[in-house]
Amino acid sequence: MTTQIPVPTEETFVKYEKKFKALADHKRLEILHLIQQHGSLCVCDLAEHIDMSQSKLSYHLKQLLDAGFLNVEKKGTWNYYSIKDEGINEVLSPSLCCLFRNDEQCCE
Amino acid sequence: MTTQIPVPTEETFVKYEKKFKALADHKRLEILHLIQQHGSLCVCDLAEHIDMSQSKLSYHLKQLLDAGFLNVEKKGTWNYYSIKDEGINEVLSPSLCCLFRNDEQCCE
DNA sequence: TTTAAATATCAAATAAATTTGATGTAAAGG
DNA sequence: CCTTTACATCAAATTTATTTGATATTTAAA
Repeated sequence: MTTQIPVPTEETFVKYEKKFKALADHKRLEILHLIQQHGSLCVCDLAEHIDMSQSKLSYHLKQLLDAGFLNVEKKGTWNYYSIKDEGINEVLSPSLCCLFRNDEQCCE
Repeated sequence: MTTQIPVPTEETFVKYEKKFKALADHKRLEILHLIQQHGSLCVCDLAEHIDMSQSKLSYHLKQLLDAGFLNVEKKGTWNYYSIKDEGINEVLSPSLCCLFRNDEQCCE
């Protein structure tokens, strides 16, 4: 007998829809990867790496933040973004996590 | 020194953009889960489970198919869709895989 | 204080995805 | 053959997401 996880509700699917929407853009994936590579970046540093207007960058960062894939920390006038590992781990396969998270068990 | 995986190209990000787009819809996630629960379903069976017009269902199935998350098999006039485990495993975390794939190592 | 830098946010314009209803096609059965 | 069923696909309408350029806010520094 294979008793399974509880039947997921529509809420569950809606929750993941939002997360996948945030990931469903190659520029956002690139942003995520850049942040992962640098540990933490402010918008203006990011702008130097990715040729994208400031407001656009802010827009995309917000998508990723709201979906739970990023942390922000204010320092003076700068906003430093970093990867929220738990958020990434919850959703992505181990091999994809390697592209986007920065903890140890990654990419041996 | 932590030498990492090769730097991903834009192609890599574009590839995953497509996959995440396919997952970025709660109805499609539900479809995926229904197919997983039943092992395999044709469009008309699916229609009974999910209250969605036939053409809409076909549209969404195509998104999932093109992104590599489903298999189809024709039998007479029916098209049977089933989960493509490799496709799911490549992208999703083990816990999410449980919602959508049907192989053994799942949901212990 | 004034000024400049860093950033978020807003409204309008644009682009992309989805829905809808209709039509086309292939297989199966009479 | 004709009809029906199961489905894909298409064009138009609609909805949603993204881009753009401008403006507002906050902080730091002159």
